[in-house]
Amino acid sequence: MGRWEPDARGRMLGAAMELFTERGYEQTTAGDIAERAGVTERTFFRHFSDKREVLFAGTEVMQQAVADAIAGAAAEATPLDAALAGMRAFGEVLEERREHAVRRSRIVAANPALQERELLKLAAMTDLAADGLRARGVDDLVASLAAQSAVAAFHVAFARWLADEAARPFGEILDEADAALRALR
Amino acid sequence: MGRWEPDARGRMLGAAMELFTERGYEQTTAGDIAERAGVTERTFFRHFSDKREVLFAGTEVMQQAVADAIAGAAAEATPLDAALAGMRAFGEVLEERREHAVRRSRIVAANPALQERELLKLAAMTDLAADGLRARGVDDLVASLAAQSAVAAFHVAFARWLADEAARPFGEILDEADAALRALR
DNA sequence: CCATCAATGTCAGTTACTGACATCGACGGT
DNA sequence: ACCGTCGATGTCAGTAACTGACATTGATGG
Repeated sequence: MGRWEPDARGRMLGAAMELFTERGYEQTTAGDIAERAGVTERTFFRHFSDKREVLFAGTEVMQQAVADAIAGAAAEATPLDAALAGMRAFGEVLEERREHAVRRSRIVAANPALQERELLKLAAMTDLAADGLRARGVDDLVASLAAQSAVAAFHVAFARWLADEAARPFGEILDEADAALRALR
Repeated sequence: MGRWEPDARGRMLGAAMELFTERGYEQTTAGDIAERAGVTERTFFRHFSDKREVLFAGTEVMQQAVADAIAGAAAEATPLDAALAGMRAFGEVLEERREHAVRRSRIVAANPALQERELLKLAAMTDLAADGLRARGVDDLVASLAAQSAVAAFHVAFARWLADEAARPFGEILDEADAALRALR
């Protein structure tokens, strides 16, 4: 047994969600989160590069899922098909944590600073997708545009999935966005 | 004549560009900018809501140009056509300030915090474009996707325009991105 | 000549972070 | 059983981004 209670990181993640929900993001200091988690503020910043990052932990899992899906897409898939396969994989990860995703997105929606960070993560996903397409031999310009288009469809579908009263599966909503995207002239 | 030298804002904008170029964004404090501009730090924060904003002044002009172009697009233009017309108008404003855009983007490229802000502004543009399309009677989902696609094309074209050795006009590069976008399957 | 107003200055305070150094328990080697 | 190292945490001081409250001053209209 360690000198301290185990899973400090997990406790901070939980404390942050609680406090952000209770008082809001801006009304919560990094010290507040650390205190509730039973650590010091310094430890908080050792685990998370900044205060916002506590809401964006675990993106690596998503990124891996996306990268794998793109790399593993059928050889005859078009660039857009492959990129969208990545977004579908992303959606599957989300589906497993729907409740968490909803609560989290409420917090993010209330804060421009958090929206910025979300956009940055989405941009990282776009770059990842474009890299994946280039690795499949797709031309540079086409890779960038297919990646951006796929992420655009994801973004729109994600917002609709969150707002959906009927709790329809993400894949279904993404399919609609996909169809509408391809129908654009 | 005022109590102070006129155009404090303009002096701060200039001082910021100079200092960011000389030492970099992070090595420049808000106080440094204020000092070079001959004002106090407090005045800096009265003109710019935060340190990053000094690099994003004047986006209202762009936004107006985009909104006007979308509203003024031919009635028979498709949603994507109209949204891209907005991006073309954006490009024209950029073209007038190419030198400034290049220097500015170098600073932004060197800083994740500034990239975040740029993404937020781009997202605001996307929302603006989507609003413009909806005002034309375009369906909600289609408006969102057309706006996102157009901004995606803009984004890719902008990066290529900045990197272009031959200094080709933005409109030409945007046309290529447009064509590649529509060719996606 | 005076009241008002807008832009700035002054100053104190909070909070997000960072660097340097100390502490302590686990663990492997001897 | 002892020791040296190591990883995770604590402690503390410091910087810089903001914010609120209040004072100052020159222009301006009456």
